[in-house]
Amino acid sequence: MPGAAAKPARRRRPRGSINADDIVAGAFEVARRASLDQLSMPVLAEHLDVGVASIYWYFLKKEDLLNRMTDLAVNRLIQAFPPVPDDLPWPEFLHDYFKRERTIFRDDQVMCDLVLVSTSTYSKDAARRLFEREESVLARLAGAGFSAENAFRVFNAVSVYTRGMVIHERILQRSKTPTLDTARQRQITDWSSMPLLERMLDRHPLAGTTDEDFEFGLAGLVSGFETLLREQEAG
Amino acid sequence: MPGAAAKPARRRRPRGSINADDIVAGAFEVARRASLDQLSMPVLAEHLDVGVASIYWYFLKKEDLLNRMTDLAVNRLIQAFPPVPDDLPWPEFLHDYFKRERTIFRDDQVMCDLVLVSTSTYSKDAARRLFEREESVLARLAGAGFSAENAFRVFNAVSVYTRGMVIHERILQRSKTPTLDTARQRQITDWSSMPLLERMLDRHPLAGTTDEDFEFGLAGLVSGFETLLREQEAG
DNA sequence: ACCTGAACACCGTTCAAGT
DNA sequence: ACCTGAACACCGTTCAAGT
Repeated sequence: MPGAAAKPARRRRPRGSINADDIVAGAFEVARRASLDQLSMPVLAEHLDVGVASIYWYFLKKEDLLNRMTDLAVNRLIQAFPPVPDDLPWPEFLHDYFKRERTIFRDDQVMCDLVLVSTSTYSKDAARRLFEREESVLARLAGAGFSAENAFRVFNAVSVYTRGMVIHERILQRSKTPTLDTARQRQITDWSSMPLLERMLDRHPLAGTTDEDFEFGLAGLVSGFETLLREQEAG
Repeated sequence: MPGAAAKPARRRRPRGSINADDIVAGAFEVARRASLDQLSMPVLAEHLDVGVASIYWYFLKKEDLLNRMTDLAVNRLIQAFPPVPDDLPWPEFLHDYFKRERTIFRDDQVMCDLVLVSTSTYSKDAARRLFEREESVLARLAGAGFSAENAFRVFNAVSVYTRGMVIHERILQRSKTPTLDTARQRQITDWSSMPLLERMLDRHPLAGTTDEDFEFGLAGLVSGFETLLREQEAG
């Protein structure tokens, strides 16, 4: 035997045996198993038991595949939100809404990477659905007395805060650095010149990413906007 | 001439003609010229006029190089802050502090990518300097009446918000997607079902990343924490 | 119309060698 | 002790060919 046994040599697939949806589904499986940046075309092809080039018949670029994935992720994100209730006072509503957003992203790291950290894009359709969702929240705020401009800015600020926390947490867990792990923190140096931080060493993660930490800032934001609304109504 | 002219064939460099600092400096040059993720070992080697393998004598992994770069970036970040003044009331101080942080990151995209979005790590030394800086802010807040725990959480929340805005802006500019560009936005669909958002279309970027947008949320946060402090003192 | 292996240009990293 | 080209395993993408 001259050519030593090497590859199982997959049999040629009949046409129509894969399609774009299968590829995207497989891509999510691979990404879930490891992480989004472990997703490569060769690995995906192997997972699907397909030649690499076949994928390129359906997606001209890897980026196109990622964009399609992002679209699906956005859909899942939107569907994960409950309908906007109108029995709750707006501060509580806003609080719940973004608390929810955080848990959604936290429970789906691939979604987080696609929508929040990667530079991939979503379709106009997905954008529209996101905007519709935002509009319903803005309507809620406008109904409570905020000007359109302020409603927009309130939504924006709380959104940036929430996503900032999600991203921060995600990046921390991606970098294996236990820099912020308590144990290591203790050995980093003497804390004698930093008495206030020293008292924080017994904390959870020192990074300030617990539920309480998140909700503290969220409550602060909402409270600040309550004040603003009062001033707006008074002025 | 059998071997067609191909490479200029760089002459061998004498030992000691490069060192770790030169490599890091060159890496920043390359990253500045394009962006951090354009920085590759071959490109860097070419820029330095050195064999690729030479870099690996000083940095065992590309990650080591990135970590070193991150360390320098953290130093620059800290030095860019003015000393903490004690003549300003804490709300204004906090406002200025994070307004400053935002501009620092915004003016240095490589620093932003290294410290905020990449998973690279910084040394214990850099971490210490960051903590010392944080401690001085905490001291300021504690002096104003916040408990240690609340001072920590206030700092944390405003930090997350600020960095969230910086990252958001950075990711928007990295993805060429003009999804949020006004012109495209207008053509996306009819806005008739979204009257509130429609009124925002004449905005700057629709993304809500202007200075005013940022400072609106910042002011909201600070205002919320003022309320909290009042309640803490009352209770 | 769809599927494919082989090739290309790139990347990070290693290694056996030069000086 | 430092510097190096060539090689390796990987990646994204293309292409000329199979059915």
